[in-house]
Amino acid sequence: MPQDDIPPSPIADLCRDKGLKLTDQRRVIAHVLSESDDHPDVEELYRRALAIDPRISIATVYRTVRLFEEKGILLRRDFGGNRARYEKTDHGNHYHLIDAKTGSVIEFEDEVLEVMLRQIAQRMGFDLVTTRLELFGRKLK
Amino acid sequence: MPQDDIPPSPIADLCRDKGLKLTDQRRVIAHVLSESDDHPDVEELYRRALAIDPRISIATVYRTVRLFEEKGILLRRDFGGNRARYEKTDHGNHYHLIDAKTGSVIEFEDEVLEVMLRQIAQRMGFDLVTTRLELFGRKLK
DNA sequence: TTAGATGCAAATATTTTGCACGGAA
DNA sequence: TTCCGTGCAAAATATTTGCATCTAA
Repeated sequence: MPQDDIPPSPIADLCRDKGLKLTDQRRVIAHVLSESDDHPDVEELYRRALAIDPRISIATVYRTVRLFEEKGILLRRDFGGNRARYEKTDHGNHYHLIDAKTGSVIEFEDEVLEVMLRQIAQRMGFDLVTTRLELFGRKLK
Repeated sequence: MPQDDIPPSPIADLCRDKGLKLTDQRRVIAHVLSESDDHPDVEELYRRALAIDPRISIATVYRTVRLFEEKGILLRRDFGGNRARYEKTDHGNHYHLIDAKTGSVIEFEDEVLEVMLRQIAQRMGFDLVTTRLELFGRKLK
């Protein structure tokens, strides 16, 4: 019983581009991810996916995020908690500033920084693929 | 039966400074950490500690790294594997370049970068406490 | 003496996997 | 039709915890 009220999503398009088989489950997960601008963990993704279509198991969510990460569709993040959290790659190149007190996450971009990081990698003989940058700070009064 | 051939170590000193009770186990773990310039996970720390003194359990290693992390003696790292890895805080401010193919980790420092990061945090109203930066790159031919 | 640390094993938490079945291409 | 994906439950991994005992201060 296919779920046909799942709208097309940018991430589902990416799946097609990469030659992945588009099952209903992947369509749902892709949709959920496309709608998410935060950093959900697998449990949370599972919850959001279930709300759309109950015919999905957590094993599939685990398999799918792993697949998507390999394909470069998702980035795995570690914000200090114990579980992995994910975000879209197409979300743009950005970094995180984390309030050391509250744990709240602020995203930011910085082109100058980006260029500098690329140069640093270059200088060490590497072509920069991905960056993971988290600044932990205390709020100024 | 205390183990008295464990030499004093910088990290053991830190423990004393922070008012932590210095048990034989902590002394051994502190020593192991002081000697380590890599990024061992708990399993590896346990192995190294066991080689020095067999009277230690993995539960204690878990408890100790958690305590040391809270006290700012250790930093927890995530290099993409499934387990947490640790390094000394007093190791100096540095960043990581990870070979996307082999997973090998290269450490580097960069004062200009450091200043820039501090400014970025400042600009967003934060006083920079800690930075976590990992560059994933592909080796240039 | 006493609050806190440890070992052990059991409990949790997180993630992966074997297998039979189902569905996309 | 033919792989490949999925659900389920069991297994594997990783980490935490209850409790009796021990020990640094």
